[in-house]
Amino acid sequence: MKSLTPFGEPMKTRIKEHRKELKMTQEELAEAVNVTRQTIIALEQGRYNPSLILAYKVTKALKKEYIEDIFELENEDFKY
Amino acid sequence: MKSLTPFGEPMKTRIKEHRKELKMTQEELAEAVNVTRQTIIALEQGRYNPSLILAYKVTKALKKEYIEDIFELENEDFKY
DNA sequence: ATATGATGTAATGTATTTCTTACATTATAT
DNA sequence: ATATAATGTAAGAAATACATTACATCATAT
Repeated sequence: MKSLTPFGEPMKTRIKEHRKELKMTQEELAEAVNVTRQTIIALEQGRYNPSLILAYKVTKALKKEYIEDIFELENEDFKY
Repeated sequence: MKSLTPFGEPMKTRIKEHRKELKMTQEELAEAVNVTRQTIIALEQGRYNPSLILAYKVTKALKKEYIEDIFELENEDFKY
């Protein structure tokens, strides 16, 4: 189970780590962000390239300043 | 013509301004980012909520550090 | 005034995100 | 050991991002 996005690479995120630091459940995060739990699961697993606003809302729900704090966009392994 | 996104508000961006500072045409930006010119036009007009990776690529093509430098995500008028 | 390059509009199609529902597995506590 | 909460998987539908093509308008230069 590689959980690849349609562009061939998984989307790396730090959602799960930061969510746990805040002792939040997937369901709580989903509510905070106004999406379904399925969406949170898929994001944590890097299964897709979320919309900008969703990425932003997740970032804020996790108390971070920049989207780049949560979503890993630069990577030695690949270039978008 | 309000150019609203499906969620009811236009997505404000500073693409056009920064593109012009760099003396880039829409077509050049489109090529740099690997999308069609239509996509750039729609983005400049705030007609949709781009994917995170597209937002990132546009940001980098415009030589900015953070996505938030190009896409206005906090606004007094509305909250996502 | 006209040619040319840059920007805009519109219609239709395809790809991918996100939702919905339902069930399965894992962790935690009692 | 069993109940309960949390996480995961899967299939299908819905919404919307993005592509494609073709034509229209605007700006600038000659």
